[in-house]
Amino acid sequence: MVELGVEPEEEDSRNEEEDSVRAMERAQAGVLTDSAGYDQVAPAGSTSSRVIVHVDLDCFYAQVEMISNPELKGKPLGVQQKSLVVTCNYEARGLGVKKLMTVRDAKEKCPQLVLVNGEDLTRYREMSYKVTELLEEFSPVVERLGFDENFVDITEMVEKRLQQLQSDELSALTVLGHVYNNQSINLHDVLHRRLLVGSQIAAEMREAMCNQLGLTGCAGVASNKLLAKLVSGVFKPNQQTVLLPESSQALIHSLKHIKEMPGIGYKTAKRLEALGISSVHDLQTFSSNILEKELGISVAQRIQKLSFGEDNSPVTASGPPQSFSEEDSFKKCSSEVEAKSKIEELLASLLNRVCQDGRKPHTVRLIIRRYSSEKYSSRESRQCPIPSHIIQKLGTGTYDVMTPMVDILMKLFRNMVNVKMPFHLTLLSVCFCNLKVVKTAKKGTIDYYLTPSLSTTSHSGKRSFKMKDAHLEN
DNA sequence: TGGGGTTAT
DNA sequence: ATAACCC
Repeated sequence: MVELGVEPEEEDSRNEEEDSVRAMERAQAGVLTDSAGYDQVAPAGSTSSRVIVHVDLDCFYAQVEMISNPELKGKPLGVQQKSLVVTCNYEARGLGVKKLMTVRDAKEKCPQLVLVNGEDLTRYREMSYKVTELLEEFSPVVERLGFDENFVDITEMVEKRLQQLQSDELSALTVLGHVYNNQSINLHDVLHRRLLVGSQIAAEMREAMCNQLGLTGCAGVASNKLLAKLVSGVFKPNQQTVLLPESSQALIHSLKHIKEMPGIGYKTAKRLEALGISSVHDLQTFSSNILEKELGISVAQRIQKLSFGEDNSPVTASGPPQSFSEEDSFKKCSSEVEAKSKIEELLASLLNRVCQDGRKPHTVRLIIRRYSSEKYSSRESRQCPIPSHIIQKLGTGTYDVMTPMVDILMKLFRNMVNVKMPFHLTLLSVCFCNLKVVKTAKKGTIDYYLTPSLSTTSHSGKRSFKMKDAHLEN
């Protein structure tokens, strides 16, 4: 957030409240007052305060499973991938099951636990995009974070609603859901007003998700992504919370450890700990210079701002995915033929997905994980361009592309793995990326009449996605 | 310890 | 191509 130099109140002020509201409104609009008293308009988007909502679905995979099979409702349910219960519903949580618990531990804690296999993400992915599309109807700038979280920048929507309000409606403005820290609302404060309207929009979003998709979730409303995300989790299943600016310090100091700060991951947390930094306060007060030397200027400045609750990163529209991948993990793969058959399986699923999407990948990548007795084993990958004659065939029948694609992938495989030597892999993954929109032949042009699928037969049943900002390349 | 994703270097 | 981050 920005420190805004709000003018001091004048002694004479016959209307203190009105003056302070005016000052805040001006600050809001990005109007700053310099030392000589002249107004300066801040560069667009650089300092103006925003209203961001973070939407976080409750135990998403479990919800999708209960929609698929309503008999599961009311029972303790876990979603299993290999030997892990990756998520579970609230009945199961009440009985001691936690996310990412091993199946062994979960069954021990809760013998009645019902498990469904969640290794195929297809239905989760589809439902996930339905949520994002629903939120895009409210405001087009929606950023996905995983399958079950979305950020929406609703600043403009809030502004429009506030401008429509009459003065009697303004004084009747109310919050929906919780207010973090039970902070009292000041209707004269324009920032409060905006966030209250934000809480109403968040409630409408959750209502629409429930009515149209049958899903419940939490929402957090705040002035940036970091704070919106942190506050969305304060009241947990199926509730929402708004953060007013005066409570932002209380919110970030409620974190017991810096690892809980989104943006500070495992590695950075370890390095910070080595510097004696473990709390948010430690990070706030640590020497910026030393931090920059240890972590690099970019990470250091970013995370130290985060520690103050400051996050100027914009909500960026995710749009259609940048990549499609399928992976499979296993105890052991030690022969080339075994690897080939696993790769074929991954590829077959991917080709279906790519076909649905309509765009064409121009790059393919193979990823492996080698067995290593201890430590965390990182992944290795090889990628190459997809030959143009294969790209052309990608939309139609998958049979012609399967064989040449497998050949390419096996070359990448042998480039990484010396198959003449013993090997032991624990994961294989295939990724299609560098997706490009297929050039659309415009009606009336030469291309249009030279494109068989357009000038003669009906259009194929590809799912359409928004073409507004799509580059037309080939 | 899964099966995905993203961005930065 | 890898490493970090997110879920």
